[in-house]
Amino acid sequence: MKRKPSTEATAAWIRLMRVQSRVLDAVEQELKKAGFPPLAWYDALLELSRAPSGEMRPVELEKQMLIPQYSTSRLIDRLVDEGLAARRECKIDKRGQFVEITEAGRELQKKMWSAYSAAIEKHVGSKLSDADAAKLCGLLDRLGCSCGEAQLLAARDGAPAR
Amino acid sequence: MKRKPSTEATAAWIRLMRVQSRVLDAVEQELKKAGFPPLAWYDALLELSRAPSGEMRPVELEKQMLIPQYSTSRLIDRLVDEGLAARRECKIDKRGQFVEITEAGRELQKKMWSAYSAAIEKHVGSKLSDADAAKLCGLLDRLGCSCGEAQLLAARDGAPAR
DNA sequence: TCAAGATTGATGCAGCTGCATTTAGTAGGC
DNA sequence: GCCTACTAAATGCAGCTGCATCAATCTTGA
Repeated sequence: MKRKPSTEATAAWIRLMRVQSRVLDAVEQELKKAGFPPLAWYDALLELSRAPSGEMRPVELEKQMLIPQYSTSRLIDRLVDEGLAARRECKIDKRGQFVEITEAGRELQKKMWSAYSAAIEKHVGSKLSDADAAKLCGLLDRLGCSCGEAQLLAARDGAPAR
Repeated sequence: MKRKPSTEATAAWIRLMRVQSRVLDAVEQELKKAGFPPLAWYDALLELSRAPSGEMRPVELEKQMLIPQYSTSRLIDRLVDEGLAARRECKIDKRGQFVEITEAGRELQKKMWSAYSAAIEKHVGSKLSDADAAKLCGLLDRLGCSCGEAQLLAARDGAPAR
């Protein structure tokens, strides 16, 4: 546990932190300038819109998005406040509930995706060949101990972040 | 501006977000468990300790760390509160000031670096050969439009994040 | 059947971030 | 000298995050 990282490993660490932060900032900024809410909202709407009947349990959402429970709870609050989702009672488990995406929520998700995908293209796609992007994925995966199987779903009609 | 990103680019984006977040969390968590303050403190202490006489202007620090002005201001507050740095009057420009690292600050920086470097080794170094780490750097640099020349300084006796 | 423990979701509090503004001082033009 | 524009740093406010905890409900097993 006392071994020091190589120069290369340290450099990779620094770049991973810096580049992610810059690219994320750039993308978030573009969405914001276009008048859209933060990416986390998009991720939630995407998950909901993909769910069988547009609804899921907060616990599910939490697992999909890899964010803590309280964070999910408050994110749902905000979506509900904005009319993008609605809480529904869960009859089989009265502790729980269902969250259902509304029409407005679906529309926003779609609109955001066109701005979001353009931003991804601008800040990632246009700077890397597909082959290099794939190489980057491979290297990153080695660090992340697998991102789950998200990759297959992901690029179909919207990409989750975080 | 309407071109959609390729599947590869989208996958790279997702991984960049996810892997960074996981690796950062893991490293921050280890520092926290060892009783250390957040990484941002480390970064600031490192910059200060490298400055000619252990002191620099907040504006400098801000540029080095790539964080906004108000963020620097408050970070310095916290360092000063903990006795890790001290504010010194700036005689040539009375609007300004110098921030000087204290002995305690230097010690903390060193102690943190041993925990921090171990964490980098654990979560990055041990998962990638040096050649692969270098490849990863190269690919990330293409996205980041250059991280500045930080790489050379970086790995000498401590690495900045963010 | 009922108490112990687990699970679902909400919430009070503290700390951090971003944004906008304020305060104080400097510099340049006239 | 003096007015305007600029720069250095701090700060009030709102929003978000993490942590710990709470209340309600469900599950289990004796």
